[in-house]
Amino acid sequence: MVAIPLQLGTNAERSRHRNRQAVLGQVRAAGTMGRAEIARALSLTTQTVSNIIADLVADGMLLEKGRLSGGRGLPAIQYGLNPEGGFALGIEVRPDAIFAALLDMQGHPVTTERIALAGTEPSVVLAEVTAVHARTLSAVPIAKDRMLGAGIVMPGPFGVTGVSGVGSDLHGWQHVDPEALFSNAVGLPVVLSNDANAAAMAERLHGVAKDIPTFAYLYFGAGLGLGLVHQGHLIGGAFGNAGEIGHVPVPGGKLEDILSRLSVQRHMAVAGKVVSDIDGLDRLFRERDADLMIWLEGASAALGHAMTIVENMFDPQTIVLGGAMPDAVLDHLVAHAPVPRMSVANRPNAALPRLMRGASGRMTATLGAATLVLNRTLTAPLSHAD
Amino acid sequence: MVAIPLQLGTNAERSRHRNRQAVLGQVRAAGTMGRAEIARALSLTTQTVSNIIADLVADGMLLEKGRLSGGRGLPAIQYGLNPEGGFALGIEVRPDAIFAALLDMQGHPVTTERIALAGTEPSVVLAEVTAVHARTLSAVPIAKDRMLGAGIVMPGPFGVTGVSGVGSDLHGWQHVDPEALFSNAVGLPVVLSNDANAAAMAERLHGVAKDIPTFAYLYFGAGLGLGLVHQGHLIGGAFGNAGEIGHVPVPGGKLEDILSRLSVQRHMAVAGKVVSDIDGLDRLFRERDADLMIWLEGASAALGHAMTIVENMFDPQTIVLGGAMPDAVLDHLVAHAPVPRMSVANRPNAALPRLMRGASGRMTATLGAATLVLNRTLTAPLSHAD
DNA sequence: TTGAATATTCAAATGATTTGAGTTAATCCA
DNA sequence: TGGATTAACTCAAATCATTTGAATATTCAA
Repeated sequence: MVAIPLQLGTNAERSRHRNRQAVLGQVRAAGTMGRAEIARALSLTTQTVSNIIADLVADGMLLEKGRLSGGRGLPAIQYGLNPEGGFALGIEVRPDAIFAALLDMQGHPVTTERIALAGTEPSVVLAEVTAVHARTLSAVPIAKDRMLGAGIVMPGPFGVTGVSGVGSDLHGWQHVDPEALFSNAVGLPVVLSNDANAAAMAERLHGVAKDIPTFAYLYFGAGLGLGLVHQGHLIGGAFGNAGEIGHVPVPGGKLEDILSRLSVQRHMAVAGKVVSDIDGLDRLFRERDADLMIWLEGASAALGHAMTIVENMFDPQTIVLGGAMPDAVLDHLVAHAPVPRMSVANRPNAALPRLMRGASGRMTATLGAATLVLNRTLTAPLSHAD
Repeated sequence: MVAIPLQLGTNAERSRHRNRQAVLGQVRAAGTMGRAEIARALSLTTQTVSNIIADLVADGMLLEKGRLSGGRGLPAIQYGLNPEGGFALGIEVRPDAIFAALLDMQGHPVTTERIALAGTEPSVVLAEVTAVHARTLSAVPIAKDRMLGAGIVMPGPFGVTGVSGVGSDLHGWQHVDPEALFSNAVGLPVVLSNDANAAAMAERLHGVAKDIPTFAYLYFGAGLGLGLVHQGHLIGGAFGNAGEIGHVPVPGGKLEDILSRLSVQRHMAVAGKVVSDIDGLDRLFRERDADLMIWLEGASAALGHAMTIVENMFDPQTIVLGGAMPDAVLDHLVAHAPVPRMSVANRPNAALPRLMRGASGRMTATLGAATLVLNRTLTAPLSHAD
């Protein structure tokens, strides 16, 4: 049995590939940059960066953005990502519908779509995914030859586990290889992930965590998910199922029985109130509905408990709260969660708040799915070259 | 504000450095290997590996180990790590004593030592560390010019946090920079870590986790620590304090109030029995002491609870249990912890047991400290080159 | 004994970065 | 206003490490 090496060897060609990605990643992070500035940041010579930028401009990945004067010498020519330099398809599969979005290389959505599902079996889902892919490409012809890949988000956990069949997972998907099926359906490289990880990476590339390399993302999907980003890399676990925090027991039951969309729906249903969507919840919150406020009290306490666990186990710079909840509700939770005292994150001189609100709304994970593809293009991989 | 790039650029020199480390890492993992075999594993040409191996042999890092016949063609010349090719000092600072060990490059201890401490203030500790360093080098003169660095283990958490002063942390160390102090004291590059992380990495390089890239290590120190290894890399968190699982609440209190060495000592003390060291605990366990068995019952339940949290949050291939406990007690815990059903790790076709016993004994973390240095030498770093 | 398979080495070619000299264009300062 | 200074950028040659291709050595198998 030969162990797969964690670190392959490298050569001139692979170095160039890596440096290209490093340049792109640097430009993305800064918006626009000049050659010499990039060279300093990456510990390369300006000449090398010059060569690479010439390549990237020729490939349509970078655009010249004028000169930046202000300093002493020759004003640097600024370069920025060409939004049309590449596109990524994001697909989120839910029990009742598929959400799809096409993102340009700067992370801006070009098209978004919702397709109702008749069933969740692979055949039905794959047919709709193929169709939405075709529709998207005919609507945005420029993307056709510049597709970087597709990010797919499905409710986890993946494979057969002890929590399968318990919550919201899809029927008919436990014994197939979703990555291969989707890759075959759209004819693109595919990144598969759960909703929380995708949303976390979106937050990292284009959201509140843009300058936060190590953070945890608590995501309201159907249940409650946790995305872990450590030094810019997603922590997916050995089998891609890391972050299933919803199944962790807290005082009062499983965390996602207390803190999730399903939980608030159940709670309100007991009071005879139907909460079908985010807008409905937002309305109830604006009215300070008494039953909702009771739920929020319990949810805040559970959130504090979750913070204790996440902070002590993962020691992030901050925890971001986001997903399919109204902004106002997320803000309320951020403000009212009891900040745990007994935690390594309880620092007197912390630079960031312990808890922050991230992106919210229905499309968060869908956009995140496409972001995973962008991330792969813009940053060098952890170990294996593509 | 310029963000530090996650990925620096590379060039020929850095490529060589990386390939050298990759070759060393590969040889370490396999014991002995031939040039062509290494080349295949690393996706390099045999010629490149040949050049690098010539370098490494000249530098005394690799040794020729004879030819391996058996296959078809020319028997490959085997190479293995030269144990005397490099040495790493491991230092563990505890409230009452310092433990020190010198490891050769293969991870075998050359010398070990225990020094009682009069106090834990930096000045006292540093003086003893300087002394033990000098003693070690005069006892093993061959190591003098081949020191790769020193690994230091101290009770976490580092810096000022909400759990400072609660448990077993050292007084006088909260507002200094231990890494700089130690590096200055021994004149070597220093890796600083907590006990659980160090022990986890020792397990990864030379223990039961040799072929397990993603695992969690529950470590019995003074409290209870958690080392997280993800795809071969330690997950240290943003401030190096990840894995403080002892402070996580479980039914009945904080986890380390139920599952730790201090906890069993307290429990036995209530029954009027003094447990001062591992041997004493081992004796009680062999006698199936009634009070100890009661503690073990509660500890097993808490361990099951910890497994639920760790498995669902981190999704490791396995959880390793080790540290300052008798083998027999660890085995008992491994056998009796209730395996959580509600967990993503509850797989019908799992290749590894959910819970395994790792290295035990007093020196585990000390050896682990030195291992961190070896690991840095033998594997390419995550992002920044040295 | 001969041919196939495998490991290794040698010398030349290749690919990418670096080095060093030179050009351009802005600010600074007398 | 104008020369000195600073900084970005480019060109051509040098450098470094890997790759390529040919040649050699050793073993197994027919």
